[in-house]
Amino acid sequence: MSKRKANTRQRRGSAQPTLAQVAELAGVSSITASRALNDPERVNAATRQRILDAMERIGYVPNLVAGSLASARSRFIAVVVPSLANAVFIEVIQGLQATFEAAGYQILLGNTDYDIEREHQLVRTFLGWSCSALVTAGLRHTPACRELLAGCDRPVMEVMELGEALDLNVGLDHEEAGSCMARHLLQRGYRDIVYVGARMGEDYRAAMRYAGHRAALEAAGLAPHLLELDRLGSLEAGAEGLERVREQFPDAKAIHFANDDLATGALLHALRLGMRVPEEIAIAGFNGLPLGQHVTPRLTTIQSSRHTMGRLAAEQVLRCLAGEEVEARRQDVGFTLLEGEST
Amino acid sequence: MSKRKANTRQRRGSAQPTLAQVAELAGVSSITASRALNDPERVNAATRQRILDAMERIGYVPNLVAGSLASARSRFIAVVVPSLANAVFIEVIQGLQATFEAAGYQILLGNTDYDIEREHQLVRTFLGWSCSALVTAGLRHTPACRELLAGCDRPVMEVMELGEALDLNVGLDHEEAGSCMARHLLQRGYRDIVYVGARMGEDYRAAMRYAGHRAALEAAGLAPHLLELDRLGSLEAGAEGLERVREQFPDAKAIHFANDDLATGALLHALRLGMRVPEEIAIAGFNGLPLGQHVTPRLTTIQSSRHTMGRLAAEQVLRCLAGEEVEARRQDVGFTLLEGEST
DNA sequence: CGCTAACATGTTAGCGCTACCATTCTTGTA
DNA sequence: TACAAGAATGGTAGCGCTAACATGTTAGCG
Repeated sequence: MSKRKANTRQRRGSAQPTLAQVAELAGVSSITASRALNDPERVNAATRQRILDAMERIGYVPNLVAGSLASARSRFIAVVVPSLANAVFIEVIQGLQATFEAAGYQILLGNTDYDIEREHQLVRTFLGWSCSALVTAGLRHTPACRELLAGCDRPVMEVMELGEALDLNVGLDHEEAGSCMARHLLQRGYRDIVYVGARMGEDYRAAMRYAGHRAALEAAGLAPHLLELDRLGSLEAGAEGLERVREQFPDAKAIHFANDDLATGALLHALRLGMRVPEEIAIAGFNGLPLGQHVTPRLTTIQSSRHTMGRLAAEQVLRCLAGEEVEARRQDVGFTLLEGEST
Repeated sequence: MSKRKANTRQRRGSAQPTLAQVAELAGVSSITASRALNDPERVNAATRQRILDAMERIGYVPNLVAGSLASARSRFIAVVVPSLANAVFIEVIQGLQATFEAAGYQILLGNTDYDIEREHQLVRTFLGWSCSALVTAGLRHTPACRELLAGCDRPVMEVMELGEALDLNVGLDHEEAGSCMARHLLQRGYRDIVYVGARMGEDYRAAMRYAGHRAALEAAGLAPHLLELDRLGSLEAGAEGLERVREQFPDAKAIHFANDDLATGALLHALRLGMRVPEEIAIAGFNGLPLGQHVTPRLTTIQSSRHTMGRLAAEQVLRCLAGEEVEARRQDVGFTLLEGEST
């Protein structure tokens, strides 16, 4: 009895077929079966086919968890963004995903809800999954998170804005973009200009654009005006922004919105109210979302190429992972002023 | 020398601190350190604190890959959607993510690009990651994929539409929704109605709505008209749809678009052309995106609660994972007709 | 004071795979 | 013919963690 008992220890594990079973069926060792999947060149073609047939036959699904543990690397790329509600991040994610998936990497998506503590938490989790690289939206992290990111021996890519990056960096200069739009408004002859942002403490890139806007106005000898909404950018919030500008800044002739959602919301609201744009009020945005180009008048905005940003970022990371030397660790994707009829 | 050599076999693994190191520092065994993280109640409070301090001190990051292998379960939920370009899926993902992340699960996101072979591939990969559950958009899979999904001993949730599901199912009846909108148009007195879809072979839910639309028209003794665009839904495509309807169906008085992107694109294009909506042409959509409610006239559409769909789906899955008995394996989230001024 | 139950902690043995090194078998070359 | 170089395959030992079982330790009870 006791002898039996000693052997009775329950087996764990799923009932899934394993590589060892495949190997046995194919009459090879498990390492050869492993190679047939991961390094096919190193296995004789006939043997390989026998192994693949065996896999097919017993319905083998590779246990990637075991593989990652053994090889100390996964084919995960961690992607951390502050929000999924914002089309901008979605487009960056699309660019990343298309490129990474094509290279056989899987995206691990994390959403911080604009909370850098949450970001730190997510980074820890993702590192725990032995992700091959990390992509974060933005350069602002908690000190502990910076330390984690700097200390992990994997490529770290920071996208969206340019600056003092930890490793790789693809983005655009938001201050410059804000300044560009402000100069455009000045050039069009507007003097009473209000900048409208939404939760700029969280969306600090909007605050960076405001800084550029402000600098441009001050350079022209004008006082900047700021209105901040206590809600995230949306069409609805844009409508509210327009209303509040009319109350608080009755002389305003132009509104520079922090993004296209706000700007388009305001534009549609103005049309709904029967206001003439840009005669009564000029409206400008940022992002270059398709929506703004389909309304009449078309929205004046700044086009940022988010899909390209994602693609470039992914390509850089892949280059690093392939061991290639990456010369330009910082890439500026730039932006374009789209002059619509709304200004 | 040879003795040395025997021991020289290179160690693999990262230089990351391990649980064993934490345990040694805290003066406990590694299983106790493991419990301090995964089952804190079972460890004495003072001991636990000592362990947590040790982790903090040496910067321990749990290796989740190893943990998953040992326990044969990960805290991943696989989510497979056909597209990230469509706001609808994004909103479902948001609902899923908020709920799953709050419960400590991580989303593994896959994008099939409307290719069910790709879906099969992704499902295999995700199963290989020992995901705790799978969520797929839709009920259509390759036979092999169905088999995989049916055979894995994990909760499988199919969202978006209702029907013959493998396991759990949360969605709405698209045929009924299409029929509802068609009846609305008939009730408003429109007789010459065209349904405009975009790539309905891929977006088969749009085809289901057309089936409902068609049935309603035929029930009223009217012939259905269909125009299919060879591109995915977008504002741009909607504008094209309007143009093509005017060419091919000059008598059309109402257009029932497969979704709000198309409908809003058409609506904005009509306004741009100076057409009066709904007097010259009535326009209806599907989804209830915010955009449609901010244009003038407001878009008549069908509101589907995508965030709720995601949340409900996640809650059901979590209930299953917690071992609770789930009574309603199929949940209908329904829809609401939003009567705007565009019809 | 002995006994039980509940708590706290430890020992052991893998989870399924791949890195490392070793071995066998070809093939080409001097 | 001997030998080097390469191709194909295998044996072994973990990767870092946790399930299962085992043991020690304390409190409560009659």
